[in-house]
Amino acid sequence: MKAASRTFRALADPTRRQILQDLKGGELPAGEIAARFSISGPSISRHLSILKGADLVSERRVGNRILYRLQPDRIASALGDFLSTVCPTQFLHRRKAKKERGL
Amino acid sequence: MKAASRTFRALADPTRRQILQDLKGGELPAGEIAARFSISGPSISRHLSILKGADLVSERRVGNRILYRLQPDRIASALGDFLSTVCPTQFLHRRKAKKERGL
DNA sequence: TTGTAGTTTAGCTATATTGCTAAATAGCGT
DNA sequence: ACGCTATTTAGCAATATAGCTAAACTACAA
Repeated sequence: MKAASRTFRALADPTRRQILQDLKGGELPAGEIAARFSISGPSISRHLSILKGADLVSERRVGNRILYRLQPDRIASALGDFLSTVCPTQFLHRRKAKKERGL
Repeated sequence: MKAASRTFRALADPTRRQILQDLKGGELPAGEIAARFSISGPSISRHLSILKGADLVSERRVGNRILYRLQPDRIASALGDFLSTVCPTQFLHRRKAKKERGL
């Protein structure tokens, strides 16, 4: 599947967007994430794998647990790339644009 | 449904993203859009209604036809709003941020 | 009013998505 | 090796999505 589709499909689900919000505070183990929802652990696990597949989060194992971490740069660049192609006039990614012009 | 879900679900489909690209060149009638795809007219019509429901395009009738127009500000602000909440550090919407600080 | 072009709505099928529970896997302490 | 905790994988049911064709609707022109 195309990267943009993976990204937007991943972001299309409210539970997954909430997971991203929760990860703003720093990395969390899968179980702690699951505990914040009324959804079963396995279902959250699947949401996490979709977020990971879209490169919006990363995971690392620490002993028993698997810690998930937000990847804000990835999220920002994925959305920024799309914006830059579909509405370059309104393009928000000013830093990158300047960098590309050598500033 | 929540606005963010409508936005991201609308953007999750590759055909709909391509329609947005096609509308970069200016407004187009539904038939002209449909002609650019190997998908049936009714299917494109549905895609257009989803894009409209997400406020990513607007429509206006002109005689026989219905012209669709890209709404780049809406797209940019929808994605910008999400970015600003999920990864404020990487936030790209510098113009708005500056405006809010009175610059 | 009848016809025709442009577009949407209705109804159908196939596939994808999301939730669940049960079972499998991974690491760690005993 | 055994048991315990943390997490994922497998398999199933319900709903949503995207495609199609046929039918309906809208505006215009004869």
